[in-house]
Amino acid sequence: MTLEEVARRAGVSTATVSRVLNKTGVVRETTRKRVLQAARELRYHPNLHARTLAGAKSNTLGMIVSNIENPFFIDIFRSLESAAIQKGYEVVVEHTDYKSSRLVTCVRAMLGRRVAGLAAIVSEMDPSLIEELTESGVPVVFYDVGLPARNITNIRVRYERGMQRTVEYLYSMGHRRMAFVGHHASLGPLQARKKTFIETMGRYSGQVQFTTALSTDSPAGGKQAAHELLASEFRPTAVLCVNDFMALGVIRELRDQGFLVPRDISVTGFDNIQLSEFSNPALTTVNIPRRKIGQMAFEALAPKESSGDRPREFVIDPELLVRESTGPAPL
Amino acid sequence: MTLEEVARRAGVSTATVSRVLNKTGVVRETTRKRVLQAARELRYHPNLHARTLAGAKSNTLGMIVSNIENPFFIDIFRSLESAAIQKGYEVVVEHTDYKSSRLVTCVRAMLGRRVAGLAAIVSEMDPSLIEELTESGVPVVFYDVGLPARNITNIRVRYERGMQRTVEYLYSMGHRRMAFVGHHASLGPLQARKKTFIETMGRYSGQVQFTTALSTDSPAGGKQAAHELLASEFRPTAVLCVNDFMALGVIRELRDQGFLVPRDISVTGFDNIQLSEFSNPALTTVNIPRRKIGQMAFEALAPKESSGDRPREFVIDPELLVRESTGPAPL
DNA sequence: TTGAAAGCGCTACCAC
DNA sequence: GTGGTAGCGCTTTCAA
Repeated sequence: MTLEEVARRAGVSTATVSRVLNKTGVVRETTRKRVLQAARELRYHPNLHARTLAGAKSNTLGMIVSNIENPFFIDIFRSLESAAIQKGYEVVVEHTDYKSSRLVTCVRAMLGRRVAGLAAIVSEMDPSLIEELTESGVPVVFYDVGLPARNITNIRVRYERGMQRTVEYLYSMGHRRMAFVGHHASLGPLQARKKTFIETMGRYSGQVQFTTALSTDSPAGGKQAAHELLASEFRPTAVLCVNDFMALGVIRELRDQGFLVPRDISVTGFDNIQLSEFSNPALTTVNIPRRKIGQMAFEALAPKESSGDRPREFVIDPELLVRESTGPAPL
Repeated sequence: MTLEEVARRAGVSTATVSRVLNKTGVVRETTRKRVLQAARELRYHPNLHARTLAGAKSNTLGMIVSNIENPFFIDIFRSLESAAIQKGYEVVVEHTDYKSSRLVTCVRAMLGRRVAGLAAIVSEMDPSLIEELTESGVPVVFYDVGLPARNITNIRVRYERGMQRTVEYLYSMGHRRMAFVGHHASLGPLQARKKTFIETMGRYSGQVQFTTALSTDSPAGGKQAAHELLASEFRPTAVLCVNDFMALGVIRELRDQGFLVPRDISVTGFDNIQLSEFSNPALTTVNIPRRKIGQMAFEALAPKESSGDRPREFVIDPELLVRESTGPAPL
C-alpha cells in the first residue's frame, strides 16, 4: 500500500493525498473525504521511513539506558517520554546491559535513525563515543558522564554528598563496621561510587573498618554480594548499597542467613525507587529525583526557541531518606 | 553526511561505498580501506530510513506491552530480544499503559515502521485492531487475546487452571474468606481473570465467602486495593492478587495495618516475577514462564523457512509455587 | 484548490 | 572490481 495507490483510488494526485493525511495546506472538503475513504479502504499505513526521509525533520527522541530491568531507569524514561509526547515527540529506548559494545551499537542506531535528540543515561560511556556524539551536533544529554559542550547537556548527581550523608547518619547511629555493595566497578561512574565510599571511610580512618563487594545490578546480584560478604570474616553492622535494586537482594540474603534488619545489620539503598517503600523493611535510601531528571532531559533535547542552545549542566544534590532498614548498631 | 559525500571523498561511486559498508559484493582491499577511511573522517552514519526504504526488507521486530513498569513484561521483552538479536534482528518496544487509544497509536507506528513482525503482549486489544493486524499480513503474536489466523499466532495461559490450583490450595489450608485484587476489569482478559475467580469461588458456594477489589497495576495500586478491602466489613483470611506486582503492595498495606502475613492473612500473586522471591515474605505465586513466552514469540515472528507458516497457538499450563506468604487460615 | 516533478539517501541490478 | 542509475514512498516547491 503506497501513497500513490491511495491517490489513484481517490482520483487525485499524491500531493493532495499527502496534504490531506498531514493536514497541511487547504483541500476541498469533498476531496478530503474521498481521500480519507480511499486510505481507509486500502488500509493504508504511511511508510514512516519514506516520510522522515522526505521530510527531513525528525520528531523522535532517543534514550539509552544501562539496565532496563532497574526501575530507576524506567522511571526516568517514563518521565522523559511523558514530557515528549505532550510536545508531539515520540521516544525510543534502547538498553545496553552495561556493555560498551552494545552502547556503540545503540548510539550508531540512534544516529542512523536521525533522532532529534539523545539521552544517554548510562554508566559505560567511553571518551571516543562522547567525542562522536559531540561532533555529531545532535543535542545530547548525559547522565553522570561527559563534559558540557555546545550540543551536550549534563545532568549529574552529587553522589559523594549522598554517600557522605548516609555514612554520617550510620556513624551517628554507632556503626563502625560498614560494607559497600556495588556493581561494575570497571565502569567510570560506578568505579567512582565505590571510590567515594572508600574516601568517605577515609575520613573516619582508625575509627571505622570497611570492605566492599561487587556483583550485578539486580536483586539477585545484591543477594550474591551479601552472601560473599557474610562468607568472609568481616562482619559489617551496616551494608551500603549502590542502589535500591541491589539492596532488595541484600536484605533477602541477610534474612535467609538469620539476620534481622535493622536489628542485626542496617541496610541502605540509593535512588528511592518506588519499590524501596514496598520493601520489608522499607528501605532507608537516598532520593534521586527521577521525574525531574526526565523533565530536565527533555528540556535539554527539545529545540529551545527562546534561549540560545548554550550547553548546560544540571547538578542534583540528593537527600537521605531514613526509613525502616537502618537503626542503631548492635552492641 | 551522505553516502555520496563519502563516495566523493574516497574517489569512488556510491555503489562501491554501499558495497563496502554492507560487506556485500567484492571490493579491492585498497579501495575498501580508502572508503572506510573516508567514512571515518566524515563521521558518516548511514541513514537508516533511506536504507530500509531502498532495501525493502526490515529486520526490525516490534513489541507492544501494557505496562513497562511491571517486570513481567520486561522479562518477556528481554527474552524475545535476546533471541532476536542472536538472529540479527533488532526489536523496538512501546507501551500503552493499558489505554486502547495508545495501543492504536502504537500499532500504527509499528506498521508504519514496517516491522517484520509484531508481538502484542497487551490486555486492551479490541476487535477492529485485531482485524487490522490480521489483514495487514504482518506476522503477529498475541498474548491472551485474539484468534489464530494465517499470520496470527496466539499464546495463551490457562489462567483458570492457575486460579483453581491457588484456590484449592488455600481452601485446603482452611481459608473460607477470600478476596481478589485485580486491575482494569474493563479490559477483556483482565475482566476474564476476575470472572474466573468468581466462578472458581462458585464451586465452593455456601462454603466460602469472597469479594474483589480493583486498582492500578502497581505496588501502589495493590496497597490501595488492600486498603479498601480492609476498610470494608469483609475480613478475608486470604488475598489472591492478579499478579505479583500488585501483591507486593498488598503485603505492604497489610503489614502497615498490623497484620502479619501469612499468620493473619495469606497472600498470593501470579507471574512469578523475580521480585516475588525477594519479597518478604517470599510470595506464593503461580509461575508463568516468561522466558519461554519470549522465545515462542520470536519463533512465531521470525520467517520460518522450514515449516509452512500455518497459524499456531501455544497454550501454557501454569503451576502453583508455594512459598512463604501463605499458610493455614487463622482460627 | 490541485497536479507535476524534483529530490531525500540508499540499495541493487546491469553494464563495462 | 567498479560505475551508472532506476527506483523505494513520501514531502514540498512551483505552476496551473
